[in-house]
Amino acid sequence: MTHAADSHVELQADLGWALGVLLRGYAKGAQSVIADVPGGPRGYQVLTSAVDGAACTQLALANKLGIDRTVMTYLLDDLEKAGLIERKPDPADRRARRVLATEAGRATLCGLQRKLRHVEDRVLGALPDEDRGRFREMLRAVAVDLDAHDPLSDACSVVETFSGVEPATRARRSSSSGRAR
Amino acid sequence: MTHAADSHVELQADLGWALGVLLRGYAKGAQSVIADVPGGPRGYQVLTSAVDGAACTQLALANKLGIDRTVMTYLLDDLEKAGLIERKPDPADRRARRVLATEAGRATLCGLQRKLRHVEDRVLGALPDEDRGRFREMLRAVAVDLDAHDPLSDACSVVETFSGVEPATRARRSSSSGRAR
DNA sequence: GAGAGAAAGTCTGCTTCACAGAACATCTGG
DNA sequence: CCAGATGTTCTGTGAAGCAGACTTTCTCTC
Repeated sequence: MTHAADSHVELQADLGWALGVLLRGYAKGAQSVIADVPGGPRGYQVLTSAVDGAACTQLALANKLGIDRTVMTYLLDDLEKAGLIERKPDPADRRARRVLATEAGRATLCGLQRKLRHVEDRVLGALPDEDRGRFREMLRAVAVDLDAHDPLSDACSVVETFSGVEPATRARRSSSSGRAR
Repeated sequence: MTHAADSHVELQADLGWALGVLLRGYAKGAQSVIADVPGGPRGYQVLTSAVDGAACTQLALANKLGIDRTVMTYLLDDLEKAGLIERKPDPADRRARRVLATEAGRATLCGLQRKLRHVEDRVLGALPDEDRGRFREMLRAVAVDLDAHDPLSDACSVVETFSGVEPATRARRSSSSGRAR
């Protein structure tokens, strides 16, 4: 048991690795579906939120999806150009624009969701049917919980374990690796 | 029930969204742990694989982890500089270098894994204890399955659903969005 | 065994993209 | 009406990944 069989084992026990593989697999499958949605996966999420109608202003949308506001600008540019959403001036606040889905956007999203459902099932193919539902449910619960706690507070509470934080210094091309921020 | 409560619902039903949130949450928590590992999350995975010893050559490592070989080069540079791994010439093939973990690398990885285990539990905090184990197990199963099918074949079998593939064109800054590849 | 082609690793240049910061318009409070 | 805050957009910069060229070595065939 401690010879050839335990290769791969360490990595597979890692939650981060599993999540990464899963997300990559899903992205790979979804690629063909959302290929012509402007902005790719992000565009799809923005469109979903727009149809949902929960977060209306660009900034709220950006915060909700974890996208930089400057990025959100040209994301919406592309989606608007494609006729999937439109920006209407907010009557209550003339600085803000309300992001609304067009009829075409709603229809497009509907089709996308149907196709993505297929991809999801293919990705979860390793699980038997009854587990699949349970897995989805648990995943959703964890994500919703994390999303609720996301804004802040998490970054602080984790630091207790470790002292030096320094956001993953990455040196490249003959710069000595000591760089602080 | 069809008023304020169904905002967010569409997005939360999306597997991609949940996976993204989960991975981001995990990454956020793990950030402080692997902050001083050269190469960040990738460096950690490379180190894990090196300790594991399954994939020895750089190319095998790169393929296994889905990293470009040119990136792998300077990733290993940094890890080697930090004394966590070493590159030994492969006695059987003098083109290749075998990537081995040093004693320091093994010790470091051990400590990291222990700390990451804490982060994982915190991320899965929304689940009761008995579900947590089941969730981990299912996630692992799905990931292992995907990883086995990963190399190719998946990209082809998905296309049947859709025709135009075109890898997510992204235009920016006043370039009219019609760009092929 | 010599030459052709493939493969491992490294380096260079290009493209893309995200984020910081400034700029502009508008709101809110005094 | 002025000062500061907030939503959106634009510009510049820096980082990162990938394609391709190049070197060294292997392998196959003649």
